[in-house]
Amino acid sequence: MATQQLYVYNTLARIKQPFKSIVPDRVGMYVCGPTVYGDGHLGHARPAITFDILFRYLQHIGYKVRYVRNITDVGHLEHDADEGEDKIAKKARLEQKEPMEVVQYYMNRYHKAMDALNVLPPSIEPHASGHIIEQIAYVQKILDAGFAYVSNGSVYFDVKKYAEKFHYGILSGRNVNELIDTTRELDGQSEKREACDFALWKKAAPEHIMHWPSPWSEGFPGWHLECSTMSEKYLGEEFDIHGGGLDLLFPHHECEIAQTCAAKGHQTVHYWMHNNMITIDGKKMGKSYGNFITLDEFFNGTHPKLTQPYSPMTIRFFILMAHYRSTVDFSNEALQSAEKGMKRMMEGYASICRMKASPASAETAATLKTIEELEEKMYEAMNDDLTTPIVISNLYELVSLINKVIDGHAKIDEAGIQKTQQVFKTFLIDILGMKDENVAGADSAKTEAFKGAVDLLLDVRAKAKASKDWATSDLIRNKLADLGFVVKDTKEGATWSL
RNA sequence: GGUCAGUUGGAUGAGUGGUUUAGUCACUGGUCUGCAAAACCAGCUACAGCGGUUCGAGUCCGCUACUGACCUCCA
Repeated sequence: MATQQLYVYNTLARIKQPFKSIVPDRVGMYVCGPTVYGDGHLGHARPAITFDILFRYLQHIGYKVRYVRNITDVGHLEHDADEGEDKIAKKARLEQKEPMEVVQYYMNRYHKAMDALNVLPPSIEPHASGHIIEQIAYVQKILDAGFAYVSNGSVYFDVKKYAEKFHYGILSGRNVNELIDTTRELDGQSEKREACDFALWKKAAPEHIMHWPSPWSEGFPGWHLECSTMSEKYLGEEFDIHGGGLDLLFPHHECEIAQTCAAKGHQTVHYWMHNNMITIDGKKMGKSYGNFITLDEFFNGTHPKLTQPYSPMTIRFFILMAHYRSTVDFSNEALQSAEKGMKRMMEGYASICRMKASPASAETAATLKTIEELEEKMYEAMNDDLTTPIVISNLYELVSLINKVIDGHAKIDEAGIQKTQQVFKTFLIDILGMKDENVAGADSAKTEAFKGAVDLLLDVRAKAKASKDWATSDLIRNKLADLGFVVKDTKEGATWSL
């Protein structure tokens, strides 16, 4: 049994609902992944981190989770370019590369960035291009059910007919009549019965590189089909959670629902979850606006808008400081604030070992109770639709408590220290997925020797200080500072960090 | 134009009717310290506007203003 009752905001119901999995103790979760035709930007980090938190938390409270996140490497049409041209193919032609070479290149870079952000890999990462056969079968099912028609080698979804039997707009709240009335000038419009019909299979233009044979034409699958197909293949006819960016709500997710209802006669997803956008200068950061900053540019500080580089953990912490359903505005000031705050947090965590246990007393019992109350509040925050800002807020309370103990303003016993360590690790490391970037991979014998050498220097400095030899003392500290070490004097001696 | 969301201090960002409206960053004063850094203590007169419901509204309802998202590829 799950140890906590999680509540999530279900876009379908527009309220928070208690989460109940279809199969006890198991969760099936599908999240729309990236289209790998360019470097990932800050906006891509949001859903990856948001659903990483959900993935981690579900596991923490006792679920076995199958997390599927797709790689879109085919199928997205571009309307500003030639008719029916595929995004991947277009990029490939520009760069004179094989389409799959482009896919591999950007996918590798995406994985590297996700790894840096400490985003856990999903259980399955299926490619759209690897499921063409399944997608063709899916189109056929919709055709057989009578909710699609063939036109000039392409297959379109018949929204008007679908709306007679099902509720088109159930997720996005759109009125189907208004959609039908809306006239838009899009490519391929003449082939459609209604402007709002969408492609299930698209006949490839002669210059189109990526295409596959099908009963209707040499072509490629439509925009929304891969998610319907692959979620069913790996998670079943019904599954628990479908996530993605809010900008995918319409038309992408609405069309997914339409496809599954048309093919299966019923919806397949129990909870739809959407993360909000990251903005820059008040506008959504996105490819179409050309105002995005890539993750690598953040890590290296190479974009003109950046006054300095920001580490992956700073980006992660910055994103977690806001609730996932709120927009979050990028600015150097906000990121610097996150960087400093994170540093304080990580130093607080590292300081746990510097607390000295006092004998158990009424005062230490009160301290322990405070820690347990903070833990309870953090579970409440997580259970309440993953309110990570509140979790962070409570972790700061814990940092403050640790510092008070070290400063002698509070007392803690051995049990309290153990509890602090456990609570901190559970929420900061396991659930929020933060890691100390400075000590990453620091376990070798060489590192031990290195640490010993620095400690030796500080011992020498301590002796100099004892004899009031400030010149030598400051020389050591300043030279170490030049090398990137921060030395802090405390009552129990000096500490250092890189 | 349609649909939906939002507007909280110097910045950011929680707050799902009820004693003091989280937390972080910045800033100010103090404690500690050889100095520095960190930490600790104390501050920093914020709920877009108007009206309504209520014993009580940041929170619920209505109107106004402004901003944004979606309606087209988008995380």
